[in-house]
Amino acid sequence: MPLVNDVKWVETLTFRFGVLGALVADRYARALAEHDLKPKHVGLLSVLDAGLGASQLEIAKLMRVAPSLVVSLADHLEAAGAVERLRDPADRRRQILRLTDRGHDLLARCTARATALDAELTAGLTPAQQAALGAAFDRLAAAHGLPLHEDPDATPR
Amino acid sequence: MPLVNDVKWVETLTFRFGVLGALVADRYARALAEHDLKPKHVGLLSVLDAGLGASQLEIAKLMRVAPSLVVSLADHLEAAGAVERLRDPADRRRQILRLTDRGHDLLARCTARATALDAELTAGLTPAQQAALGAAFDRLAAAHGLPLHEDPDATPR
DNA sequence: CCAAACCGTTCTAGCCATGAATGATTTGGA
DNA sequence: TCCAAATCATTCATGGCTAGAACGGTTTGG
Repeated sequence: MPLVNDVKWVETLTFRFGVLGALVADRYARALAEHDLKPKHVGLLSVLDAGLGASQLEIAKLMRVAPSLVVSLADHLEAAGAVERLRDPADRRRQILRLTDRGHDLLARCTARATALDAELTAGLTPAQQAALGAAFDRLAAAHGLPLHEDPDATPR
Repeated sequence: MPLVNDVKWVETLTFRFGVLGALVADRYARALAEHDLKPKHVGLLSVLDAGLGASQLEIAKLMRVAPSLVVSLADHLEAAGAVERLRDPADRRRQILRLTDRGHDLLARCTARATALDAELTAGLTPAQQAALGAAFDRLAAAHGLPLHEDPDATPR
């Protein structure tokens, strides 16, 4: 395959997602440390808030992590008083995770923090660019079957 | 602070960067496994290709990783014949890393692979949306002082 | 009624990345 | 000129995060 591709690696979306994603993740992780949480903890909280995940196994599938990881995440959140475990009376193998008031409050705080980071991150963008970015992300998430995304309106034509 | 923020966590850019970034990183990592490389290896290759990083310490700063990690990355790439280490004659403490022909070739292959992934990823987007996404990424990278980015033209006004 | 499947949990192991300690080399000031 | 401090690369020990195997309790279907 002697055909040469003159696109530089740096110009690739894949690369940019990598560096920017790392930047955003790092900032977010540091902001969350204030509440003694990791990003995945918030992920779990949001799944519960959305009313998804009747069992821990389903949550694991939604979050695309190992079931055993959900256990430790839930342990931590339970110890923090953010969630409570209830045996499913219909199937006593299952644990039903429920957000406590404190859990809702915690999620709200984390969301507010993330929103502040968003503003900081996109400070150099015009409102139009910000909107375009958000719309593109929505489409990408929908196109790749990610959970927890809002269905983007079929605006373009 | 009784003031309630009604933005949902899912609607946050921070969240979307997290999930999409993970998706992209995972795909890319799996594609790279074919060449027995990790994303950071390609990061190092691209730094060298750009002519940056006179010493391993500078490379570590550019890549924002620990100097000791650069050692192991370079070890692997050297074993693969992609880079060679040369003692800097002017300062014999320094190792100068240089891309071999095989290194250039490897980087080109990885870039081509990433470009293919880009196309796959953005298949659901209109060309205008793709362009907007790329432009937004450029601005973000520039605004946050990331290395290896093209300086976006000062088009807006 | 029992074997197979299922759920949550614990425990072990692997990978990636960091930070401290080391040896070689250079530098700047007395 | 000479020596202490700084610098660079390297090695080693450590920690965090995650997956996977193994296990007990529970349900299901033949």
